[in-house]
Amino acid sequence: MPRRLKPADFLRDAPEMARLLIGAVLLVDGVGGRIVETEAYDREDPASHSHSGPTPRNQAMFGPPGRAYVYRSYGIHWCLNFVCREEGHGAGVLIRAIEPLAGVATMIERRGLHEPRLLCSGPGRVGQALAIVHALNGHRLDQRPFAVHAADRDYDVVVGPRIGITKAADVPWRFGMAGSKFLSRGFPK
DNA sequence: TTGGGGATCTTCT
DNA sequence: GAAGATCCCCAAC
Repeated sequence: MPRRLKPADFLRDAPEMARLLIGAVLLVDGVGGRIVETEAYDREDPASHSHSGPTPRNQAMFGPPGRAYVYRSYGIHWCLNFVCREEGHGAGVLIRAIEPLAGVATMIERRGLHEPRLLCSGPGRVGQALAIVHALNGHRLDQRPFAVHAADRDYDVVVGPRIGITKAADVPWRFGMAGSKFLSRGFPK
């Protein structure tokens, strides 16, 4: 079993961290799988929640690295980020898609779907399938219910522009596992 | 296969 | 008052 990531492993800038997390395994209470899609956000980035400085909503992004930043998306979904870089900077990685490996029956029940490809292919879907709730905001990623294991080998990574944003829409800070069938959508050639 | 609308909440203008 | 790091369902092509 590959080693678990600890807070010191998150002392990197957001794009580097986002790429490194492709192939890592995320479990929440034993439910989860392999991360196949991420996006990087940074304080200098106009599309980031942290761009305008700390607020009650985004304070976890300015806390210690190696913790979760959980936010409500479109008033409905809970989305999960990993805080990275140094404390106080406001950098993070959005977990956009996972290949389901563990606790698949639980995910099927939570999602109300049985199609494996649709269980975790999108940030809101990941939140629902892994039971991400706001109580996990600011929670350490190396302590229960979280467990993050480093990638077991090198994976080919594809890069492209981020999804669903209007500012800095051309910045290529979206990362995906090449050839994965569990991406939220394809990458442009 | 593509496109529009609804659900629902926080932040900022 | 509007927009947003989204998803789902239905209608129309």
